[in-house]
Order: sequence, then C-alpha cells, then structure tokens
Amino acid sequence: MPPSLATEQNTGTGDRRLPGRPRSEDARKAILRSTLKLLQQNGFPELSIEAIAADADVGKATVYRWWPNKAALVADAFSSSADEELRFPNTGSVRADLSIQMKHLVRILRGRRGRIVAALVGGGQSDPELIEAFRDRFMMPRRQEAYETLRRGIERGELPKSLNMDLALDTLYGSIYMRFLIRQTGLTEEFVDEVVSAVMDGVSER
Amino acid sequence: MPPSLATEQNTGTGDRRLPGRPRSEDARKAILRSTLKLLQQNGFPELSIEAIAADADVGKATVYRWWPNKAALVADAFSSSADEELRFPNTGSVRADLSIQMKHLVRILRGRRGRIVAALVGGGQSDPELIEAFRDRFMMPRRQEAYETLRRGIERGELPKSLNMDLALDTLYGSIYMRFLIRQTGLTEEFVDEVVSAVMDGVSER
Amino acid sequence: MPPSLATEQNTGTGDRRLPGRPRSEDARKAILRSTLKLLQQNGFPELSIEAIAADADVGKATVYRWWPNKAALVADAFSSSADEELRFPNTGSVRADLSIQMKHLVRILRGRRGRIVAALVGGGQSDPELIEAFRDRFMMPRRQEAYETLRRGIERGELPKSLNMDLALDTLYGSIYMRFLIRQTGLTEEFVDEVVSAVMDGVSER
Amino acid sequence: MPPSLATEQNTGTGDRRLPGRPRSEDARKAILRSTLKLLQQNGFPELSIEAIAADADVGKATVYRWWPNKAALVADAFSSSADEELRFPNTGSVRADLSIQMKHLVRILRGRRGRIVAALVGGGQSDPELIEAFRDRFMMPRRQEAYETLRRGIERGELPKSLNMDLALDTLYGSIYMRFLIRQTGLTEEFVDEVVSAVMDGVSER
DNA sequence: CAATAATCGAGACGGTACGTCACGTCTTCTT
DNA sequence: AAGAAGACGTGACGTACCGTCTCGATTATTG
Repeated sequence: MPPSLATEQNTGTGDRRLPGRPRSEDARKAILRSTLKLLQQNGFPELSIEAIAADADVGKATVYRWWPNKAALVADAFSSSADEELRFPNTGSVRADLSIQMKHLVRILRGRRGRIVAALVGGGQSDPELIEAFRDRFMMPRRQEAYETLRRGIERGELPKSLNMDLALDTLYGSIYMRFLIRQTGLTEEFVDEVVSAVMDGVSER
Repeated sequence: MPPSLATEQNTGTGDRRLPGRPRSEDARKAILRSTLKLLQQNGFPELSIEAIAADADVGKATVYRWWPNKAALVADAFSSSADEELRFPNTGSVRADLSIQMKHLVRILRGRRGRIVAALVGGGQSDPELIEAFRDRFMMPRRQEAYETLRRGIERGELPKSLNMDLALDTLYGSIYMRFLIRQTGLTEEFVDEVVSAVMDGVSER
Repeated sequence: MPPSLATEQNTGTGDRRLPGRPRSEDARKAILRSTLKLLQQNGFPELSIEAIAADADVGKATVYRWWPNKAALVADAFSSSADEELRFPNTGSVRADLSIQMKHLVRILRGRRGRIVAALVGGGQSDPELIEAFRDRFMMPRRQEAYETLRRGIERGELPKSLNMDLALDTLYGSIYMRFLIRQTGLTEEFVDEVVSAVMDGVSER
Repeated sequence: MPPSLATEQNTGTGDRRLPGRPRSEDARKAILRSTLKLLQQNGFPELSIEAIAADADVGKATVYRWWPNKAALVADAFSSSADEELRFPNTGSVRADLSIQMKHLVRILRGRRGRIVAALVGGGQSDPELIEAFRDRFMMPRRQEAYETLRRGIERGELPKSLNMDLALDTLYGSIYMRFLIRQTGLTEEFVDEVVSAVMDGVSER
C-alpha cells in the first residue's frame, strides 16, 4: 500500500502506540467518502472543504489536521478507490494485454470516476503536489506493470529488444488522454484497438 | 479572426454607432494583457478578476460588463495571443513538416506560454467553455492545417489513402501532451523525432 | 460631535465626494443598532461580529471595513446612544446640580444600558483602545460640563477657589463606579445624596 | 485560608485517602503559576486554557478536571498570591492607618500585579463568578480590617459614632479604582493623601 | 450647444469559503 | 484513579473574492 498523503500518525503495526487519543478511523473514512461523492457532483474547484466536513459530519479542523490541502485530500480519496480493474492481464500477446487494459481504462474514464481523474489532472496544472500525487500514486504503479508486459513481449519476440518503453507507452496512453482531456470525443473501445495497431505497426504504408 | 467571446457592442464597421461613450479599446487591451500576465504566474483557479482589474487599472465592473465569466475572458486573452510559429511548413516530406511544427509546439509549451496552455487545459477540466475555447480557437485551426499536411503526404504516396487522420494526429500530439501535462518530463525535441518515427513506422520490429 | 472610531470616509460637508460608491448609512445604522441589541442580551466577550452582521443583515466584511475591532464598534454604538440625560442642570446649587446628574447616571447604570458601560470598562481592561474610547467619548464630555458646574459653585462661593476639581470628581464618581463595577450593590439614589454630602462636608465630625 | 474554588478531592487531613493516583501537587502549582504569569501578560479574555496547559506542561483535561471554568481558575490563582502588604497598621490615627494601607494598594496596582487586578475586575464585568471571587476573597477580607480601623477611629473620637462606614470606604477606594481602571492616570501616593483629606474633611470651604 | 446616454474608475455592498484558533469533551496509554 | 497527550466536533475569527450596485466624471451621438 502506498503511503497516505495525510500527515503520518503511528498506525504502524509493530511499534508502540503514540500517546493521546488515536486518530478516528470513522472520521477518516467518512471524509474520503464525502470527498468522492461531492467530487463527482461538481468539479474540483467547486469542491469546498467546508462542504466535505459538513457532509461527513466532521469538524473542518479534522480535515485540515490530516490533509494539507484540497489536492492532497482528493488524491487520497481517489487512490483509496484504486482499482483491480487496471491490472494488466497476461494473455501471451502484448497487443491483447495492452488492448484489454486500455479498454478498462477507457471504461473508467467514461464513467463516474472519470470526473475525478479529470479533476486531478486539471487541478494538477496549478498544483504541483496534486499532479505529482496523480503520477506517483496512480500512474506509476500501472506503468510498472506495463513495463513488465512489454518486457514479456520482447522476450517472446513480439517487440524489438531496442524498444523505448516510455516512448511506446506515452504514445499509446497519450492518445487516450488527448481524447479524454482535450478533444472530449471519440474515446471508444474501437479507438483503443486502432491506437494499438497504429503504435505497433505505424500508420505509414508498409 | 474568430469572434470574441465578449458581449457584442457596436464595434461593427458598417452599422451606425450607438449613442453614448464607446467602449474603451485601451481598457480592453489592458485587461487581456493583464489576464495573460497573471495567468502565467499562477494557474487558472488562482486567477482572480479582482487582481486582473487591479493590474489593468480598470474597474471590476468593466471586466464583468464585457466578459460573462473568467473562462470566457481567459479564452479571449489566449486567442488574442495567437501564434504564427505554429503554422505547418511545406517541405515536401510529411515527416519533416510534422517534426518541424511539433518542435515549435514543444518550444512554446516549455516556455512562458506553456503555463497558459496548462492553465487552459487544466481549468477546462472543470469548465466546459474553457476547454471548448481551447479546442475551437487553438487546436482546431492547427488541425485543419495538419489535415492538409497529411493530405499532401497521401498525394505524394508517403501515407496510405486509408489513413485515419485523427487517429494519427491524436497519437502524435497526445504523446506530447502526456509529457507536458502529466509526466512533466522528457519533453525534448529529440522526443518529437522519436514520436514521429514511432507513429509512422510502428514500434514493433520491422 | 466627536469623531467616529470608524475608518473615516469623506462624509464631510464642504469637500468633494470621494470616488466610488458611498458608504451605506443604512448599513451603518443597522450595525450599531444590532450591536447595542446583542450587547444587552449577553456580555462583551459573548458578542460576536458574526452575530452582529447576521442580525443587521449585513456582510461581515462591511463591519470589518469600518471598525477595526469589536471594541471600537461597541464604543461607537454606545456613544451613538449618548445622552441628553447626562447633561448637568444649572439650579443655582452645586450640590443639587451634581446630585441630579449623578442620579441620572445611576439610573442608566442600573438599567439596560448599564450592561454596555460594564462591558466597555470591563473590556477596556484588556483593550487600551476601548478604555480610551470610553474615556474620551463618554466620560470626558461629561467631565467638561462637570468642571463648568464646579466653576459656577466657586463663583457663587459654595466651593473654595483652591478646589482640586479632578480630586473632587474622582471621589464623587469613583464611589458610584465602585458600587457599580465591584460591589454590585447599594447603588441607589439615596447613596448619591450621601456621597455628595460626604465629599462636600467630609465624613469626620464637624 | 479560604476554600479553593477547585473541585474538592480528598486533600483532607483526617479522612481516608481515595484509591487511585493522588492529585499531583506539582501540576496544581504549575497551573496556578502559569495562570498568573499569562494573566499579567494579557488580559482575562485573551487568557486561554490551551495556553495555560501548554505553559504548565500539563494536559488540558487536568485543568478542566479541577476548575470548572477560567474564572474559577483565575480567582484561585489570584488568591493564592494573597498579600501581607495590604494589612492595616494601627498607628493611633485613622488618617495615617488609611493612608498607609491605601499607598500600599496604589503601589500594587501600579506594579506587575496591577494587571491581574485589572484582569479580574475587567473580566468580572462579564463573569459573575469572577467578580464575586474578587469581592469575597480579595476585597472583603481587607474591608473587615478597614471596618476595624474605622471603629478604632470612632472610639478615639476621630470619627463620628454615626459614621456610614461603607459610604466612607467606597468613597475612599472608589476614587482609587476610578483612576486605576478608567482614568489610568494620576494614581500617585500624593493622591492618596488628598483623597483621605477630601473624604475626611470635605472639599467645600470650611 | 445643450441634452441624452453609455462608458469609465472607484469602491462599498451582501455573500461564501477560506484556513486558524480555542473551546470543552473524549479516548488512549502510562504512572 | 489521575496523569500527559492529543484527536474530536463546534463555532467564531479576520481575510479574500465573488458578482452587483451606486457614485461622479468622461466621451460620444442626437436634437
């Protein structure tokens, strides 16, 4: 489990408890739940800590005690809803592995949780911590698996040994995010297959 | 020139002048200038109309009189700074044409104006008007030229007749925006060449 | 009229108007009215600017725009209810003049407005501005009249030319405030007569 | 010693000890010490239990366990610093006895402890318990001695049998408090002599 | 040349949310 | 059982901007 963005407290397993009343797990969960709930109703800028605290029946100070800003809170809330759905399969074919995973991503982006991803990336454009959280906590774990998937393809001879993996992945996923964030159209599962073909084989005539 | 998002006044050429004091061109310019200036200092959410008015030495009501909201103002300000640098050349080679234009884009994104693009796309994630303005006023005009460039390539036989142009362009530019918006690293001119090669020829072994 | 504690705006008579929307007289009055109203319900520490603004149907910022702190606001509110009742009469007898005025004071202190005086003097013990406001705006104007009253007594031969007026007045009114602020008992109109006698003639046997 | 305002515990001498950890005398002293220290830095309203607990290196709950509110704590702290200096002498002259004692009072009011007295009387204007504590624990014990002093004067023939002692004392001490609390000037030892003369002999011509 | 009309700057207005502070209560482990 | 530590819900603080409004002043067209 990745470390929380929240101020650390000793929820640790082995070491001694700190003195003082322990952090309320109920409050923590209620806050994250309300954050996700409200975030889906409006966008990131409309989201107010005041409203989160009220919805979660929690003091505003309790929110500020554990999260330094709205961005960190949203990032935490989002990754607490992080997903098995985005694991890479191992079908024996790179193209299939990528295609399947990318279609899951597309489904998420088009669904309720898409608003959250948009809020994180959008908000991150003026909040370095936020985009960093998105990158480190959401994107990188998946990319590690993606590297592994590509490596298997290389071993099987489907991909060249000289493959620039970041180049390949940025091109594959960049096209998805282009349609998600900017063009806001054409983000279909067929598109995924077209992208995989295009990046694998190139668009210029054979 | 695209129509302004600002409330229309009789700036028209042919029709009669309305009575009353005409709109101040100085104020309009100062507002747009201050908007761009402040936008590249902080992000879209941090940008306040209060600050714009103060910086432009203009009454707050003058801003509200002409622009219905912050998004419209920012979109106007942005498209008033339109770039000649992003025109496509015509070298006789699609790869060269694309590569040259994309390198110009990379240079802009890495420079001062990059903050403005980030602010627009970021802010646009919670403001439909804003992303629409970015798309319609900034991206689409370029894409029209890109279509033309690709079409020349098809005519020259560099690209197949069946080319899915949007697919190609989303893949090419998506990888740029991926590194610009999310990964925030590796956005170099060499990367442009790698992307063009990858998308043209594919990443899997020949 | 003594200058308001509120930030000055040019409500002046002769000089030009400042630019900008003029201060709302309605808001000013409503704030002072609500301040007095709430101050009589609870004490000074319980009085919150939040509640005043709500009661006066006014934005909190409007209060803060014109009064630097709660103390100044209360002092203003109180002296706006400042009173004809505390004028000194001119009966031809110092003793009568003093006695009549002091009885009016006693009646005020025992009434609703007594809470305000207590709040001002009490709050003033930890707020130099507040006690200064009470002194300068409430007490001193009366004391000027008191000096005049004593002076008439001297002219009439009722009091010695060498009279130390501040000594006399601090002794007369000090006993009133002692019973009002500290002893909180025995503040009757009969007491006023006793004090006047005591200070005039002394308590030791003739 | 007057009974503490603190919740009673088995500090009794004869009776059995309650089970459990006994109350920490160190904590009690540290709390009272910190209370006095902070009280003379700022006024009563500014004094926070939070700050007292922090300054005394004590848990907040320990304060609340033993004192029901800030006023009780302050009153306790104050009367724990009770003064020998304010005993009345017995010189054989009422005027001298009063003058000496009042000069001691003036010296205290002008010194560090004056801030505490001001805080008590000031805070007491919105806190009945506080002014009551000041009256009962500080003022009344002295007043008992004052009565005795006056009684001796009556016996000696310095004062009339019919003397209204409270009237005399309120007039004498009221003038002191008037200058201390409100006028905040002229509280000198010479003033004491003038007040004693004025109240004894009257201010009107012989 | 006056009257009319829409603009301009300035800045006050009623609001909303901010992030902080202290309240008095509570829950934990330690002494 | 009392201690310290410190988290909890609550509520007011004073600030920053929101978008609207009301001023006097300015600059044009219209009669």
